[in-house]
Amino acid sequence: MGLLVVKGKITEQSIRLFEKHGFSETSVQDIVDSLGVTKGTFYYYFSSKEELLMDIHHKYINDLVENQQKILDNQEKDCKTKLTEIVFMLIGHIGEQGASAKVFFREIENLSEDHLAAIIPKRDQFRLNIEQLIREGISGGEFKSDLNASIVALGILGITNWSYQWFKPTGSMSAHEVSGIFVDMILNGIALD
Amino acid sequence: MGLLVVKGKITEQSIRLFEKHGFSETSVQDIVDSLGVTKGTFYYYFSSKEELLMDIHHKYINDLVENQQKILDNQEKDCKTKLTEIVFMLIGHIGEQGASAKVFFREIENLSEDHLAAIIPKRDQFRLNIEQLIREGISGGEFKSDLNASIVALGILGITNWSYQWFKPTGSMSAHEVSGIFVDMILNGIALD
Amino acid sequence: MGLLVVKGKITEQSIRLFEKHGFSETSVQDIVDSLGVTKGTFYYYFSSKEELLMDIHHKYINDLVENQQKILDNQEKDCKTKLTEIVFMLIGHIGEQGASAKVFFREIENLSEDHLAAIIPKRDQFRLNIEQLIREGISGGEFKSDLNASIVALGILGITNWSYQWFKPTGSMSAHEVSGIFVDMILNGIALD
Amino acid sequence: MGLLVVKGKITEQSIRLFEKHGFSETSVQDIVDSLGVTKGTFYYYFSSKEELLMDIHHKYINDLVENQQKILDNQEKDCKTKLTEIVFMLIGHIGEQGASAKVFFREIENLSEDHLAAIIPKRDQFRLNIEQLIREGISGGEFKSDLNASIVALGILGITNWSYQWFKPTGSMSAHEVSGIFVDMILNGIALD
DNA sequence: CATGAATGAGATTTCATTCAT
DNA sequence: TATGAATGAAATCTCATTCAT
Repeated sequence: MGLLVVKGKITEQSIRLFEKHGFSETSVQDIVDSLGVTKGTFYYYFSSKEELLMDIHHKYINDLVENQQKILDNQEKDCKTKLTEIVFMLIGHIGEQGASAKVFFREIENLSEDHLAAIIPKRDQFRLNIEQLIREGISGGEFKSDLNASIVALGILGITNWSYQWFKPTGSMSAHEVSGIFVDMILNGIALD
Repeated sequence: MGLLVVKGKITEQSIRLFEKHGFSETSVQDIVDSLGVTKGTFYYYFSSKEELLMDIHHKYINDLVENQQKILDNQEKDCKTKLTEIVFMLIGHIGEQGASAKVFFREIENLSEDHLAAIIPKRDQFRLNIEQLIREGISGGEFKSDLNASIVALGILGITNWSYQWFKPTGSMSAHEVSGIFVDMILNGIALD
Repeated sequence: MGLLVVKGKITEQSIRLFEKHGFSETSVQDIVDSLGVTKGTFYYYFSSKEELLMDIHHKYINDLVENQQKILDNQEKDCKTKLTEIVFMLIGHIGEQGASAKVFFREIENLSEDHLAAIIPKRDQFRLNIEQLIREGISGGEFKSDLNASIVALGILGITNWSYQWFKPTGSMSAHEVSGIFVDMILNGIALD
Repeated sequence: MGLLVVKGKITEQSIRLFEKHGFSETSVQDIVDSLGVTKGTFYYYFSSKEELLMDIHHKYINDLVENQQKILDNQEKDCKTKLTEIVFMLIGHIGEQGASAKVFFREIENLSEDHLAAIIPKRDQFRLNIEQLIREGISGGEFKSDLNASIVALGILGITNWSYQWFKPTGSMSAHEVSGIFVDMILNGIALD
């Protein structure tokens, strides 16, 4: 019986409820009721509902940044490969952690100023890492030389992040297949010639 | 003085407030206070806060669908051009109606079941029209023959729709410039050769 | 086009609505909506919602008292006959004016102090007239000599007035039949011997 | 200190206030103010104001049905005696629980459909038990053979239930005296011979 | 006569949070 | 650790009434 079993369960369940009904529409009462515990328990582990949301955000973005870093740190792969892996990682992550993803992308505005200030730099870092990867690809002759790296990075993030709105790993396509299509689109475009 | 001046003002102001603080975090009190009217007035024009949200959604999606249809109806343009125009229309729309766009993309979950049922088919129609355009482009030899039209359409929507998260027409790039970059990316990809 | 056509329609409709949903649960809006007029019209004819209720009460009790008086004034009939006629009049009245009756008996507490003060004496008069009739019947040897006229009168009113809770003239028994049973019960009781 | 002291106090006080001013005219604020607690407390114990009303109804009718059953179950008593006891029980109950009685008889329309569906069968049962008692009395030769048991039962209920409108145990007559008069009236009638 | 826009007070209900036990 | 009772502030919504036109 680990010490933090209960805290973990609260977090888990909250993610599910926040995804389904939204952060504001889910009450602390809803959370504790669905777990068969009481509000006292909730406030023993979390000082506020918003702190719980922050926890969820932290876990999500930290995981993402860490995975991205692992990909980027690999010296032997070229930029195209790294970009491919990042896209796959993102789609896969959204697929596996669909609920967390939805909460992460949708409920960020419910964080307090202070907590936002801790999350935003990590989000920015993630985006800037992609920008940087594109710049490296340009320098290395893998990507076209006249790209606007910032906007292209935002486009790539759009393609991948938007998938939280529709992608279900239980559907007819796997994360791998979807990623493949997206990477092909990003690298080669859809036009003939 | 126009008949629905007040109703219009409430809608306008609500969009601004919903964008800034979110639908659930904006109270009817907040709305009427910022306009110097009373709650009674609000409920004279709207039967519920949710109905107001629905109004906003309806206006937005109807506008989008109408603009898209105008583009698609033009017999003289090829698919690439139409796709280009749609991307530009979307980014421009998000730029001009940034607040509405944010509300539209972020607050859809706050609609009631019934109202959702009226909005979702229109959203779907918009997406399916893009899918169809891609299929036509494939048939006509403008687009690659092995594309997965559904996923590609979702990718394009991701690129454009995600821009509500960051695009400001007052920034250093115009909607036209951003659209140009995105269209180039979609059509030709970013890889060299 | 009588002057008071609209006022009459409002009263009529209100009775129906008050019966169905109760006075407090029926809004002025409900009333005017169901008639296709506006609130302004309502307040042109009635200074308040409570005044309308008072009107209904007045009409009902005045009607009752008047009918009762006609019966009592007849010099040729004995007390048993008069009592019989009063019971029949009450049941019949409740049958015909079921909605008014329900409103009259149920919503009296929603009258203002002032209006109550005008209605209560009439109600009392109606009851005291029955008491008096019983006393006359006792003196005249028609009724038992040891009756408590006040309580007996209340018993008779209970039997008749309670019928607003269940009596429907469209049911299997007519007001005449029900009155017959009640009068027999009041006069002769239900015990054998 | 008992667990449900506060809930009990809320119920008690509500009955008093509902009796005095009516259910719709008594606000939750009125209730909690008169007890020195807060609205939060009210909604901790009751999920809605209507639920509280239902509680009151349930308690009242259950009590009545139970008392009636005790009387009916006694094998040694004849029908006249049982009827006498039921009338006395009703008048006495209305006397002691005057406020509850008023609420019970007057505010039933404020119950929700669902709650009504739970109360009405019990009310019906109470009435049908009286009908049945009359039928038994007829079979056993205690009551006249040509009675309409249904209507007579409604008459008896009218006599007794109507007393909630006027009977006060603090008045000049006790419940016992009033019941005596009513039973005599029901059994033997008021006519001489 | 009648309208429709507006008000303002108050209704019910929700809910994050606290705290003594 | 955990409970359950209680709070208080605020949320959505209702509605009788007014009044300029």
